[in-house]
Order: sequence, then structure tokens, then C-alpha cells
Amino acid sequence: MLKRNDDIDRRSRRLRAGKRGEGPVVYWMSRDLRAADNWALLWAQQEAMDRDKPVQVLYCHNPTRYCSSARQELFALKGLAELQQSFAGYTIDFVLLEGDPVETIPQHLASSDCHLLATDFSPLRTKQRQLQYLCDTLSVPIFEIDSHNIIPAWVISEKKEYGAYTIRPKINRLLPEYLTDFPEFKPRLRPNFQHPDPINVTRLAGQASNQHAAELSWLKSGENAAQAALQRALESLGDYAVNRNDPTKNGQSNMSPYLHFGQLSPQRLAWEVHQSDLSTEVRESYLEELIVRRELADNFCFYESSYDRFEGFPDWARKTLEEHRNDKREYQYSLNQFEQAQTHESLWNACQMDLVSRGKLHGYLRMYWAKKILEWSPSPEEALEYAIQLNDTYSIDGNDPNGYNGVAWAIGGVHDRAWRERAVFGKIRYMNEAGCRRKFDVQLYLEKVSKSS
DNA sequence: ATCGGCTCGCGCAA
DNA sequence: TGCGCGAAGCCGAT
Repeated sequence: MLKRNDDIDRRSRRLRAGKRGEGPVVYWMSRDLRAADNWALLWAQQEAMDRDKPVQVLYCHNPTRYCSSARQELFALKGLAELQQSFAGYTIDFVLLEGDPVETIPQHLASSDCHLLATDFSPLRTKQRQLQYLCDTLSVPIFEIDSHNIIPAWVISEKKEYGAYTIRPKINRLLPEYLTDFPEFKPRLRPNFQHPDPINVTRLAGQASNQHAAELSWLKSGENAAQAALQRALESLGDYAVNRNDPTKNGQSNMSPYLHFGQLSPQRLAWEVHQSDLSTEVRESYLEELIVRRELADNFCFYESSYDRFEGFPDWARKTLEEHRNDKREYQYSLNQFEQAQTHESLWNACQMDLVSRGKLHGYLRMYWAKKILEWSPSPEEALEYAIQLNDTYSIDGNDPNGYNGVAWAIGGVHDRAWRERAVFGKIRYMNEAGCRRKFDVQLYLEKVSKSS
């Protein structure tokens, strides 16, 4: 028998009070069904332990709700299929209703003995609306568990933070308490578990192969692949510090798709890096990116409901963009022209082709790419819309808080400061191809992209 | 190659 | 009330 673990409790919060019954059934709605790495599952275990009865976990997840392309769906479903196969060895008493819309949950509740509902945290609109709907509709207690962050978003800060420098001290103060290994996971075994509706990966892949850019050659889906990628990242992180700012080198850790689709817990990744024998400098710079910047993005989306709109920009940025709204745009393109990589600047076109063919774009180039969309669009609103749509569709980790935050940073000055005023941008930080040339070998990048496209 | 100016506002020290 | 400084820069002067 495990002892009750406070570490689990402090990562959850009650959203709705209500009467708990005898049958401890947890309806767990999550993007992140990550067995031993998931605080939500550990939370469910704790609930079961308290009542000494099995917990039924109803997994309501429709990947298409969070995907904007065939290859994103395929990635999500492949991971889910792998998970289904491993349930037998893990689970308490699982029921998966993959694909069920949230509106059907009250019906499931009515026809079962479910007495509380737990859900994984996401700061995005879709999830927050679902939760509001459930809080309004249900009478059972509802809990939210943040296994999406190392420190729960509502614990770090109760307001929208202004910048990395305001959230960093808050994170650092709490980090020793929260950056821990995971407690023991001892599921009750349910030996002959058969999933009622297993995902057929072969059929899926067949369907998807007809669609545009269905699968990425450099990226395998699933928790096993995520673990392998984690090990590779740990081995190559030493070079990461040197190479990560050069798009012509393969210096990034490529973990974000696994984090985005819940195939790897960010806390697992952070803990492994923290415990590794990498140099202090490398560990700190990586954890700065993984924790401070990632949780700042969640903070922005959680506390700013207009995280994907002009209204979500800071006052100074809205004002300056407003003042330059009618500036002449030297070049102006439609969403379709951007999408087809048909601008006058070959570096921008290469970025777009790179994004489409590989499903990702190097961090530095993502900034340049989004800034140019602002420069060449009819208005800041349209620029934001184009950049978000292109990123959501073509980036394998589209529809992620990091993506919305990154675009808002580039186009709307979110978490940034004012800079020298100029046409169209106003005081929004400007970037151009000359800056890229100072940073890396642009010609080599162009050649690499044209070879692989 | 390197440096300073550009520029806003938060949070803390006083 | 004043001051330091920030998620990734640009540009012109030296």
C-alpha cells in the first residue's frame, strides 16, 4: 500500500465542488495519456487508493479536435494506438472513448456510477470552454491536474506576466519543490483487457498516404520513439549549446512534438536533464527554454483570452501598430501566396518550404518568417491570422501555446519591448535577411532546403 | 569587429 | 520616485 503523496495533491485543484459517491470513478479527459509520467494518472491512482476500489478512467480524446492537418492526426493516432497496446500491463480499469465529443460526457455519467471528474490542464480556449461546459452541466466534483507544466500554471502566477523576467523568479522560487522525480505508480492490473475499439494503424497510414505530406521521415510517433529521442537528446545536448542557433546545423533537441502530443511528459524531460551529468551551463540554458519559456507561453494563453488576436497584444504594441496601419506596404501577399512560398525573397520562400516539407522551422528563422508576414500583409490582424494558420497547419506541433506565443511575440511585441520606430512595424522589433546572414550561412541553408524539397 | 542608441513599462529599492 | 533591465535586433559610426 502506497502512502498518500502530497506532491500529487498540490498539482491539482478543484474546479467544482459536489457530492462524491461511493464508486470512485474518474472521468479523465486528457491530451496526455502518459502512463507513469503523468500526474493525472497518478492522481487517479491516489483517488483509487483512498477508496480501495479500482478507478475507471474514461479517456475522452478526439485528436482531430487539436489537429489541423493529416500528418498531425496520424502522429496523434499512432501514439494512441501504441498506448492502447500497452494498456494490458498498466491499467487500472480503462475505458477509452476516443473521439467522443465532450457533450456526450454527461450522458456517460448518467449511465454509470461515475462520481468525480478529473482532467488534464491546457490553457487553450477549446479546453477551457469544455471545462466551463462541464462545470455548468455536471453535479459531480471536477478536478484539474496540471501535468502539462512542471509547476501548475495557477501556482506560478495568478495573473498575466509581462515578460520572462517577471515569471522567472516566481518559477525559480518554486522549482526545487516541483522539479522532482515521479512517485511510484502501481496500477491495479486488469489482465485480459481488450480495448473496445482499437485503432488500426495500418488502415490509418493507408488513408493518410493519399493526403498531403502525411508522414515525416525524421520523426517517429509514440512513447517508445519519444524515449529514444530523449536518450539521443541527452547525448547530444553538449553540442546543442553551440549549434542550436544555426539553422544549417542539426542542433535542436526535437522534443516538442512529443511534448505537444503528450507522448513525453515535460517533467520527465526536465528531470532527466536536471539529473544528467551535462555541464551546468548546458543544463541551465536548456531548462530555461523548457521550463521558463514554455510556462510563460502557457501563462500567456491561460490569462489572455485573446492570445490569438490583435487585442491580446500589449497596449504600446497595439498603439504603434495602429499608428502605422496605413503605411505603404512595399510588397503585399495573400495567404495563398505565402502558403505557396511565392514571395520575392528567396530566404522567406525557403523557410516556408522547409516548414511544409519537414513540419518544423528553426527557432531563429521562425521569428524572421513571422516578422516578414507582418511586413507583407495588408494589416496586423491579417498577418497574425496568416501566421497562425500556416503554423497550425504545417508545423507538426501546431495548435500549441508555444506557437501562439511565438507568433504574438514576433508580430505583436508580446513579452518584448519597443524598438526603433520604422514603417509598418512601428516600434515592434524588426528583423531581416541581413540579420540572418550575420548569424549563419544563408546560402547553405537555401541549398539544403532545395535539396530536400 | 564592436559599440551605443533606439524605446516601453514592470518591479523593486528607497 | 528613480532606476535597471528585458526571449532571440538593427543600424550607423568608429
